[in-house]
Amino acid sequence: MSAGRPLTCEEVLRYGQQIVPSLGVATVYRNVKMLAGEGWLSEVELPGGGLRYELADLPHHHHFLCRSCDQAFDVHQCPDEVQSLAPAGFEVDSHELILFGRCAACT
Amino acid sequence: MSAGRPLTCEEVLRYGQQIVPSLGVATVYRNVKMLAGEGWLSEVELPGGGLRYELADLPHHHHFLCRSCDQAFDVHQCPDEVQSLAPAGFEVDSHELILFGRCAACT
DNA sequence: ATGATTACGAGAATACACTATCATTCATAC
DNA sequence: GTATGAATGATAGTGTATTCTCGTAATCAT
Repeated sequence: MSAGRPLTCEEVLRYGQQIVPSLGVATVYRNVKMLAGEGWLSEVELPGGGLRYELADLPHHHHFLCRSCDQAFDVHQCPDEVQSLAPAGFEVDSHELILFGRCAACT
Repeated sequence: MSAGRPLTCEEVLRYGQQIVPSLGVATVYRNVKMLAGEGWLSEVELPGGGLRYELADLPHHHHFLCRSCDQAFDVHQCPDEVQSLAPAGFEVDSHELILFGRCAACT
């Protein structure tokens, strides 16, 4: 919640170990998976490896992926006509827009 | 080229084996990687596993990923204002828009 | 406190995409 | 046709993200 952006399990682990240094990977994977299963977190699949997780109750938004630090950030806007872009006969049920570049810290 | 959509190495293998049944994975990975390295193919990273490859000289476009058959298709349109969506201080150098749903064949 | 139950964490085990190895096959030049 | 070098493909190996195992530790009810 305090991160305000999607986190990988590895990031959760690092954050968590600042509070509970003995925290292990198994606990992170176990609980993140459980929280996702119970609907508290949702999975975000971005290019470049593992799943990321974010709070499930966020309003519709998209993501920015920094090519330098590999952190994901939220983008709170969405081009609206998206659903209409699919070829005829294709049924769109959701979409993801990913911006690539360098985040403010890495610029 | 004849597929007209991004293919995973596994898909390339299956296509190829219809022509040369003895074709092996190593040859596919080797050549796809070489073609990408030489600029003939470009890598497409979509959620859900391995890299996909498409012809490098295609005009700007995006992708549709069928949740049922896991095949990727091209979407030949792009919402234009994309660059402007990033938070202040973030530098966007490219973007990817992915539509999820069911393709015409799976509907 | 005591026992029962649940959660934890270290490290082994797994899954999977990809790569390396190397004997064999193919292609080309002569 | 033969020699020579490159490409192929079966299979073993690697790397890495995730999950399992199981002994230990924390939690809870009584």
